[in-house]
Amino acid sequence: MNLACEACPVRDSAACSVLNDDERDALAAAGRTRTLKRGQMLFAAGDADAACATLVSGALKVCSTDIDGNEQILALVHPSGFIGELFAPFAHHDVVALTDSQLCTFARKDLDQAIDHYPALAKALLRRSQEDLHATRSLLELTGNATAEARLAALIYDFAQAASQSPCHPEQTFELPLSRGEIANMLGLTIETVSRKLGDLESSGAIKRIGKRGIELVDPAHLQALSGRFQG
Amino acid sequence: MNLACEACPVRDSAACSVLNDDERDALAAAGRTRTLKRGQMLFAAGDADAACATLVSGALKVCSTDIDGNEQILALVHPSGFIGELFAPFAHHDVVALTDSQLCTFARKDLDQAIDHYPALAKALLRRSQEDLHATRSLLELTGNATAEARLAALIYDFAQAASQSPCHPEQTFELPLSRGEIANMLGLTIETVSRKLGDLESSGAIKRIGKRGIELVDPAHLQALSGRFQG
DNA sequence: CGCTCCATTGAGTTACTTCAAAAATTGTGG
DNA sequence: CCACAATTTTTGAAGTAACTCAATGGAGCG
Repeated sequence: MNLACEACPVRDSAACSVLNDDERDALAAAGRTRTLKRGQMLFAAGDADAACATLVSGALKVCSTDIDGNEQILALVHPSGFIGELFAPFAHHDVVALTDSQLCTFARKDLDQAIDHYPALAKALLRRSQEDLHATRSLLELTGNATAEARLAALIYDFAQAASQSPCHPEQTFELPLSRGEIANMLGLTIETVSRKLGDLESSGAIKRIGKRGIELVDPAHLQALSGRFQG
Repeated sequence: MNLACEACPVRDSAACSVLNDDERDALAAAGRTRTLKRGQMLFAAGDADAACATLVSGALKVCSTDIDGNEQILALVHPSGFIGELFAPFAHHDVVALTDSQLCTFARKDLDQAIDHYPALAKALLRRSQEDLHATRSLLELTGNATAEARLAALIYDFAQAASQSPCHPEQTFELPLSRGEIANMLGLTIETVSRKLGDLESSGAIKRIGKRGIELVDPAHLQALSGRFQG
């Protein structure tokens, strides 16, 4: 068995987990591991034949840049997440590492062949794609009508859940993966508003700020209520 | 060959177009056609085992309803589009007909089997899913930062392109598929703002309103410039 | 220490919303 | 076919949440 795969932290959760050992070895032979430093770009919008990749560790952001140079974050990618537009001739968005990250990358044509050879892989990628679609629609719901405070509350709650190992139970204390500016352009707000509303959330007793990026959930139920969501 | 398929207007563009005649017949045997009147619901958020469907004619909206009963449109579905969350136990969103529509529906388990039997189908659905993902991210970009006028300009331009047969060339005259209220809650605005900004677009000479829902593109280039988009 | 980067705080402005009413369009029954 | 009610759209005036501009306050680093 491929050594890298054997030790891979996402071997049981990434798309390739649906393959058997032989199939996985064959796919691994076509791929290569890559590391990105924080802030480094995997590919940029407009790149032809942008690689596809499974994120092994770290975190990525998918973002666009408008005419005035303002960045907007469209999605976050967590370990075992998949990146890659298999059918578009050019990448639509930038993909940048939020923290130092490890990836398992594939040339598009190799992945395309793998999909044809291993039907289970196509199904696994379809599943991931639909999950990504749902995540994007959730963000769209959030930025559509909610107040600044509700957006922030929902984002913090989501991060708390992502930081937790057990699903559906938020981590009490964790580090925000994004700077104020990144939070702002993910939620369609300004840095100043994010800072002010974080202060409000703290005053209201929902959270406690610990340093610049640390968050402690003092009153998770209150935070969830402020987010205007039923659950998760 | 299946008679319904033979006459199907989207037989060359829908996901099932990747199947050969025999395969398509087998799939058609598991499916059934269904018509929806304008305003009728295909399924609601929370429904278990919601059906999957290919839209044959008409138009659908995918929308959510928040705690206060406000609807938000997350996506539009055009003919040959596919609807259905194959892997989620419950539907996440409502799906409603915008106009009288014809669909080709499948029980989820039947479609699931078809995916396993016909790998090409899985790949076709993956492609559609990634296109849906891109469309949703485009809407997210639009509602994230743009002004009311830019959102409206972009939406009108998109509708003009959707109404046109030739891709990349907008139709000069067409009917809006949405009411003012639907436009508003797709763009995260109010009815009043939509109405006012439509008036502004008309005053500026970009468009001309014809009745309630008719639009004539007087100056497409100006409209596109107002939308703040490069193209598309 | 001084520099840079990021976050916070303050004051004034604005784009959009809210509330309210008029106008246009559509549907319905006589 | 016309009158009348219902629905949708437009228009107006006032209010507000978030933005912009500007200054201050740490934190990290050479």
